[in-house]
Amino acid sequence: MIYISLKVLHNFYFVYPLVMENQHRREFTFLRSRDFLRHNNREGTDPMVENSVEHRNPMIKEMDFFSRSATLHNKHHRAHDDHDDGHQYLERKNEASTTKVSDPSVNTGLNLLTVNSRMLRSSPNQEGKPNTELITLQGELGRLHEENRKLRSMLDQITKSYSEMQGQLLVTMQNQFQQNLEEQKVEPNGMSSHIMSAQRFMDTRPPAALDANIDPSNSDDKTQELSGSNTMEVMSKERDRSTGKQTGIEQDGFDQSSQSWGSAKSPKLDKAKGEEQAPDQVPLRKARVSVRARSEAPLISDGCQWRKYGQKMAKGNPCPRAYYRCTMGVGCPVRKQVQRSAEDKTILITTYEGNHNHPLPPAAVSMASTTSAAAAMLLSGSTTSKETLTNSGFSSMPYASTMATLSASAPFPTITLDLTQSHNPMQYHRIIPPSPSGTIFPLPLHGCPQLLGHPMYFPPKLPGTPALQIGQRHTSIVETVSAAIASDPNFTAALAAAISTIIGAPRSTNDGNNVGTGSTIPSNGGVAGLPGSPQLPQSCTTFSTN
DNA sequence: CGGCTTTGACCCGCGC
DNA sequence: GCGCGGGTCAAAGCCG
Repeated sequence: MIYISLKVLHNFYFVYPLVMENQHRREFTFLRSRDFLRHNNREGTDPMVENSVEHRNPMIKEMDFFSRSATLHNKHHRAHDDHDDGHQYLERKNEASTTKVSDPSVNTGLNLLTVNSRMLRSSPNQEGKPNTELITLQGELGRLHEENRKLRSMLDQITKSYSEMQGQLLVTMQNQFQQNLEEQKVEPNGMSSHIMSAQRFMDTRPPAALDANIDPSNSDDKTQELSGSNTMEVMSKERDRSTGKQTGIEQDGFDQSSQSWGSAKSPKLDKAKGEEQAPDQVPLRKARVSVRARSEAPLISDGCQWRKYGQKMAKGNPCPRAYYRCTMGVGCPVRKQVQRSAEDKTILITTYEGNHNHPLPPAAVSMASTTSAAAAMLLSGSTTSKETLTNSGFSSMPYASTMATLSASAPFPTITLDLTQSHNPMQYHRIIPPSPSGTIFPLPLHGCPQLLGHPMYFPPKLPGTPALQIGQRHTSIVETVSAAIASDPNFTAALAAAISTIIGAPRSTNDGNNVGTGSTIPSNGGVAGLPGSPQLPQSCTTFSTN
């Protein structure tokens, strides 16, 4: 039972994705409704809605979370689930399953009804006989109702807990940045530009307002977001407010709907929302996180589901550049470009843009932590690369020079994480100096509980040191660590095995194959699990190359 | 038949 | 204004 497992493993990052993945799949199904729309168009419906993910029925967004999460355990039930109330579905599902396992004498609901009706019909002819069977069934029914009630209560509790934690995280992020800003103000020389830059980063709205950046109609999804995505989202928002030559129109576009993260190539949306732009709004540029990793496969497995929407031959590179869009959430603005290096075709360059507006599976949490930390590096300083590297603390790391570089000349500020260096991840365990405050910011990295046992993971020492006191440089360290972990396929396999042990779900042979192999993302996106069981992460790492 | 990729067309920003 | 390049769209086709 997935929800019981969730209860046991109640973890801010780890638990919810197990639920959310079903939601993703549900929404993924809707994402693929283009053909359906096209089919309808042939019958006279509005062609304007055709072929546009952004034009999906907004009602889809507001569908009950439970409807989305509780269904799709079985693909064949999908058509019916679309019209089901989630609670009812869950109730029926629980009722059926519980009935089966709890009382062998009651096989199915159908039998139950049959017996029941027969008994009702025969009861007048059986006066005086104790209707023990009916009483038993009624008792069983009552027990099932009670169990359903408990399950619902558990779900409500989990949801509530998640919402609270999410709010706390947002507050923490906000406070952390303010703290960092104050620290920068104290530092005397040459920091004025950073201060000014950071001040522009600051979003003076309360966390709730930040949170409300998500499409209001998508409130359900919003409240279920992983902090991993939020972390980066906040950072990127702050970053987006800081620099760049594009207009704040895009910022508006991003904030209000997350349908578009404000690419310069979203002119329609930009124009539409340009009228709402505040005149004094600061132009922005988009932060990008580029990952270089050696891989023979066309894609690296990052735990998300992607859909290819374009391919172009880029100038100066014989290898085509592929464009992917995240399809795990409705209107997720995250996109990525995949291209092989012109110099070394074994190097796969994956560039991520935007921030997920949906919960992430465990396999993708690491990516979120990595990219968010990288974005934090951009956030931590001005647009000049050297300053950023220095101030983020990255330069203090032995491998920093080869691990991360910044490009201010690119159209978008881009940070490149070079994982092609054959460094031993374990080295980081030795070389990372204790942070000054003895604290590492609790990025979503520890969303995977098993990370706690991994030698590469440094558990945050929060007591006495609120997260808000943690500077960006700590974040960059975590980023490096997470990237190192991500590049460790052995850890990937071990992590997946540990998760499967804890959850106790049956593993198919495919699962084992998926782990660490980084199967090509499309179709299953590397996060597919067994129908009806919690979907195990293919990998809890980001860059398990194929 | 649904899901996904392919690929030419299109749009936009930018430099000249 | 024009051309180039990056990015996206969307019809067509492929695949299981």
